[in-house]
Amino acid sequence: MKLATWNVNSIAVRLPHLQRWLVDARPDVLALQELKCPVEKFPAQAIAELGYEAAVHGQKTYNGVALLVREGLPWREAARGLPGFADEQARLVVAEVEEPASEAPLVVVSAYFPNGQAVSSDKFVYKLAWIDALASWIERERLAERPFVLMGDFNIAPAPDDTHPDWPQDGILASPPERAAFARLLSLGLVDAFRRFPQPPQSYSWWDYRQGAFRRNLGLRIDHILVSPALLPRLRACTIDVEPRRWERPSDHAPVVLELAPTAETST
DNA sequence: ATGTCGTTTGTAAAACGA
Repeated sequence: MKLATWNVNSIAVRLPHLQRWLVDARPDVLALQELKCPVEKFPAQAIAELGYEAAVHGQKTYNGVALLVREGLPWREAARGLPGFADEQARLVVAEVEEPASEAPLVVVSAYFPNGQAVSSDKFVYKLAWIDALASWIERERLAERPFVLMGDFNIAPAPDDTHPDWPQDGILASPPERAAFARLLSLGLVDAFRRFPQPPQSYSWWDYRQGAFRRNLGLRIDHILVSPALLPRLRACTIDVEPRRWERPSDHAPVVLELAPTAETST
């Protein structure tokens, strides 16, 4: 089972990259963020031709998330939008995926956390409220007690090692309140899959388009895959695929990929 | 360097968000 998350920054512009990457990587489930397109303009046909079905929570201009599920895997959409949180912005979609030879379905979330713009701005207040509602929903539904994967663009670099050395540790994407919000998700029992494995130093998932940031590796690790304890015995690898960031006219984000052992192999 | 993208709107430059 291979799961991945990728902020594509406009699916209309990035469709060729998405197609190329799907053919190369063949994930079973891919979470997408920043579609920037309403559901009726989502390129479902092009994606179906590559063997994927989609749950789409779209919106014109901004935001927009989706979950692509490889054909042959039974699944159902479980929620569109953050349950219990009135939100005009399309930032979350949930699906339940039936794995072969598994008793419990895998609950998967594609989430596009608010950026927050600047610490103490109105958008920052909204960001913290949104994450609070997300954590409350996970807690209320006891999702951490099930096979559960929360993945997406969190817009938070959880620790100093997740930012390039010059990034302000009290600024947006790294500030103490944002890191505390991320820590609350971990306190529910969820685990940052990337940090379960040895990783190259200065591993990042996002680089600003400006200032040659990618060339100089001035990035942040803000795209994450959190998993519930039930999945820990199945973790095999978690990597950031920087290759698409090198392609012409790239997204500013790179995909993050998680490999899970099949359920059949987990009994020890 | 206010340095780049993607989208929208008073369809052309500017605003907005990231």
